[in-house]
Amino acid sequence: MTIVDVARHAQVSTTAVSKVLRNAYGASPAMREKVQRSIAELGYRPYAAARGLRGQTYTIGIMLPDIRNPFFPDIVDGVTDWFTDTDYQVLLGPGCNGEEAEARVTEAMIDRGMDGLILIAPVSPRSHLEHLANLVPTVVVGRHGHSPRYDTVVDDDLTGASLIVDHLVDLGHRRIAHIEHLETDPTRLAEMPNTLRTEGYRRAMSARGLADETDVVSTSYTQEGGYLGAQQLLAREQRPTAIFAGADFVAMGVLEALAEAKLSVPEDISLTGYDNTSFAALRSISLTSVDQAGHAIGGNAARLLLDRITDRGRPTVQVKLSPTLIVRNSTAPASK
Amino acid sequence: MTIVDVARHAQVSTTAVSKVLRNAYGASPAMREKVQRSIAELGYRPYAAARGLRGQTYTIGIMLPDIRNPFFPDIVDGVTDWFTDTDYQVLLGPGCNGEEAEARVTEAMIDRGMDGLILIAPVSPRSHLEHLANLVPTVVVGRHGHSPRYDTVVDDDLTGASLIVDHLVDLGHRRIAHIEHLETDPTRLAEMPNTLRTEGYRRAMSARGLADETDVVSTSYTQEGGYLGAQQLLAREQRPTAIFAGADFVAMGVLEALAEAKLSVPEDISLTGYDNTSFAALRSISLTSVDQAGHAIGGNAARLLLDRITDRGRPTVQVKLSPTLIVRNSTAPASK
DNA sequence: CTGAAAGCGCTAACAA
DNA sequence: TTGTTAGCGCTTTCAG
Repeated sequence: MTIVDVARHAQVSTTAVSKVLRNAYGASPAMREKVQRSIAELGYRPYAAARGLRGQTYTIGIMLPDIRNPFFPDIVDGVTDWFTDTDYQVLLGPGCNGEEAEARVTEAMIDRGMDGLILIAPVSPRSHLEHLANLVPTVVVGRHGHSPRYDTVVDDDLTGASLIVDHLVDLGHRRIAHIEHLETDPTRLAEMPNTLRTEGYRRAMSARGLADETDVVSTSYTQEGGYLGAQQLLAREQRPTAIFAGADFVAMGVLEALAEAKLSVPEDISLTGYDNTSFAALRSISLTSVDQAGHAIGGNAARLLLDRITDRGRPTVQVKLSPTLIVRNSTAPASK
Repeated sequence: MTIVDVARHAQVSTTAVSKVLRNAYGASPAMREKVQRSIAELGYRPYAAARGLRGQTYTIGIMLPDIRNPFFPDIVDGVTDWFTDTDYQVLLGPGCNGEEAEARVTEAMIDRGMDGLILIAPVSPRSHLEHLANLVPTVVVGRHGHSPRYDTVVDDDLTGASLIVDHLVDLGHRRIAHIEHLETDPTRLAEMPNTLRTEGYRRAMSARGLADETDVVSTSYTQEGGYLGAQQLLAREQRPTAIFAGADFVAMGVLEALAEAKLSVPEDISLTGYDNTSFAALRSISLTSVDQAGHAIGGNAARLLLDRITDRGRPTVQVKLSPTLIVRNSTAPASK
């Protein structure tokens, strides 16, 4: 079942069929109609691999670092929803943790002639991202910092962190500690969301006159990291009255450490996460967190990508979305 | 940068390059060496879309119904691990809930010339699955029932359910209720894991002489379903002393309903889930659950698929893996 | 507005 | 063992 069959059945040339397929200029309504009917009748579907050889594959690749992170599906949904009712199909690259795996997946996507790439929170150096963007339209999600080569969509992590600090300060907390993801790579120091959350925390503490109370523990954005970070904090002479974990996952680990220490949340200590994942919403956990509007992030990324596919030359755009605070039961007024 | 460039650079024919690329028969070690060097030197990468036009695309598609379900990533990892160090690249189709979305995604994968498909817990009728399997090598994961067209990998849900029932009975429970996913479609009634869990529950209850205590509530495998199911069970004259939720998600909903009713787990009531997701492992939840060995499921699916790509004619195989019980703190001896 | 014909990059028959 | 050649299904000039 090829374009030739359709052409024969509709008594037109293959060129005509191709034009109808692509909604291209130069086909009369009558011909369109006729071809459409044949396509439907024969149940013809264009072979994307063959299309790719000359034009587009109508395929968009999303690279995401970790399927397990419950925050990413929201972004993916935002992307796919945007592409529904277009001819594009979205495919995901599986678990890419680390630069090497990222390179493997992105190369594979380019080899498969994908028309555009959406990279979610990539860890590769900026030069590699720009290299990719030179080969194929690319949108980078979750990396701050502008590039003349690719568009970006980020959530305002500085503001997000301050939402949490302000909330806790308003509740009367002063000793508010933060558990961050240790970052050493200089590019990533400047561009990754985690570092901006820490920076936002510092600024917000200062803004509320609590610069002296600033207390950052560097571990990692994992449950383990939260557990270890909390242990360090609990060993302080003056224990913090509130902990701002850099991600909901991290807060899970903190909960474990607190449980071990027979401390209860929020009575003994207030706790917040970040990302508003489904974990946070669980009634038995009920974690105050920051919602990043993942669906909107995905939608914007899709829109920018489609724009760029249409016009590769236009200047790059940076979209920054605003987070919102979701208050739940893990935060309460500071005791005394 | 095409195969022609490589051929010129290595001073050989394109055929030779192609053979080296595919490790095909008929290229001397010397030539292999020479071509490999040119490929490396030029940084050449074959264009998968073009390969697809004649032979394979070296792409495997995984369709999974819901990225959010924390059980699926294990399977995906199992698949990708198996394909690491092969020339194949795995790509995922995003959220396919419902027959229509499944069809869209599978069609898209076929249009893109994928060499094989792994369908995880598909809901499409068997005829559609067989139709797909006729077009491209296919392995179906998580559907019981044999087909002469495709291989299957399932976990033994009958045994899994009995593990839970036996565990609870051994703890002294007799009034053990089960919350199941309501299924009406006849094919799915026979093939879906959820129905087999219910059947396993019934059989195990009977085997332990508790046929009269059998108590099944039909809702759905969602948090909401668990919540509603638990409410029904709590309204019983004789409240069950243990609840076997058909999935960890469902158990989450049950936990909510129990919390509302001021009942504590496991003191007032024992609770189990199924799937051993990361939720279950959370210390503050600590849910007894059944582990399905997702990684092994994925690995087996990958192996079968590769076998079938190699030999499309061989008879189909059904792999059934055995689940294990993970006992945590949500189950305890029945009071009195 | 329509169609004929020349490839896109690669593989697979077939010849040498 | 090697190379020549004819396509795979589609898009895209370029004539008509």
